[in-house]
Amino acid sequence: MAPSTTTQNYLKAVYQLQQRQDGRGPVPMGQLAQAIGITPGTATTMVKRFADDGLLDYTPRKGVRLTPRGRKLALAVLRRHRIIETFLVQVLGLDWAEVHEEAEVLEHAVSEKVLDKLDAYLGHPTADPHGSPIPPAPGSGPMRTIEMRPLTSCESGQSVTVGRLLDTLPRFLQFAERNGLTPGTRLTVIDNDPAADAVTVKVGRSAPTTLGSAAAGKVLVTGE
Amino acid sequence: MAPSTTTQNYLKAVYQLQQRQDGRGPVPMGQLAQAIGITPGTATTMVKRFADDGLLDYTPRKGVRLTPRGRKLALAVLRRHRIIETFLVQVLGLDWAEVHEEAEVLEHAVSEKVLDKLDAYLGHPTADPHGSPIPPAPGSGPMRTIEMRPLTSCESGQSVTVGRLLDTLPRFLQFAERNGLTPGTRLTVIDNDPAADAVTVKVGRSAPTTLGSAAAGKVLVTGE
DNA sequence: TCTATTATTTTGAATAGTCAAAGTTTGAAT
DNA sequence: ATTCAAACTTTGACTATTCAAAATAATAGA
Repeated sequence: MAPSTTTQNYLKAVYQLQQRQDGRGPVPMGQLAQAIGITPGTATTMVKRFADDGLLDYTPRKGVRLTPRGRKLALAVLRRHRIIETFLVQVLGLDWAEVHEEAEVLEHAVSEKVLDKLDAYLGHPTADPHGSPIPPAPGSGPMRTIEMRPLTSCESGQSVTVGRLLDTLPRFLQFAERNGLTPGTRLTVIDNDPAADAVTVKVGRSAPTTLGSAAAGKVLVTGE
Repeated sequence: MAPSTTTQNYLKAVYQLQQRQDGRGPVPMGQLAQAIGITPGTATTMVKRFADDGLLDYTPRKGVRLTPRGRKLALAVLRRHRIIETFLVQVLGLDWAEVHEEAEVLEHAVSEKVLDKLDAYLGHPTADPHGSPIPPAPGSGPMRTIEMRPLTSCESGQSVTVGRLLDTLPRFLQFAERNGLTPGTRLTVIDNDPAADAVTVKVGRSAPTTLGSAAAGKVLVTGE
């Protein structure tokens, strides 16, 4: 009855899509299918099974949302994923932009015992290298989240701190790294012109960088 | 075409059985089935597939042996397994007797990149915590093995050093640990009487321990 | 040599997860 | 309202891995 790797991936995807869509309404099949990289037909089939198992609530033609049990499982997977990412970067020194893929596999292979050791070894981190919060071990209180907003919401002239990168694609992360847009970095918004559909920022004393709004929307910041 | 987890487990098992039977003759289906924990019928079915893939040589009613390609793969799996075990014990401090099971899963989830980092982090170890040799990375020369013989081959009065434990069962390993029979430990054979089917040894200044010959046969030693 | 036991292979069926393609709904736009 | 495109569901099929049980071959002992 232990949830399979596949099950865990479905739940994780639903959780993350639910976050993005900000809770209101169920996650449509199409999005889920795309996120996991399977055909919509498969998504429908699988989702019905998970609904029977009490992990998802499924409304035909509408979509799915996690049940409490499903959410608990999804958070456990995310916790594994992020602790592993942190370990790979901080201890083994793997490429910041590429650990996601590694963790995607390892999150299904690491036992509770090993996870706890990793967590302790790292000093119980609360965020992974990309700034995503690490869900606490079950029974260790709620996930404490820091208030962040996308770079697109900043006004010209504001100084803020990069808190989190929402994309997992190495391409995007490598771009971010090259331009100093890593969590903890302070930056100043030179210009945010909705008409231009772009945001220009300056990190330290290097040349300014301009991000399209799609990219800027994936950079979450704190401060001011 | 990347070999599946299942394939890797079959090859690993064949390799280890081949070692035990000391090369001569193919590994019979029954043993393979038992080692992997599947029914003999399944073993036959699968083995024929692997033979088609050029990983095994299969002689009906006789058994299987690894092809060069199969052996290479088996050694790669063993390398992963043993580096992971070493890491779990030396870095994370997991229980010496229980890391085998963990590594059994992780060996299929760790990428080449991560493996190399682990190997470097550990200082390129040549043996795992149970004394089993770690196959070198492909192209790094042959596996250099240390000459060892079972405790059952020692004469009364000999002093030798524990080199390797052949069993992976936590029960056996915990027993070994409790009695100081871990790789590197020096011991003196108090008595080895084939008639008694047992070997009595003394580690340091603690009370002597007696092992049945089945257990003593799984303790490999060097020296004298 | 004959037979009884043991090892191995074959056969038929099951499960998890997947796709392609055909069939349905829904909802927006005319 | 009617229609069309997009989203969703159904159906039939396929792969990998497994088991149980029946069929077959090999072997050791009398």
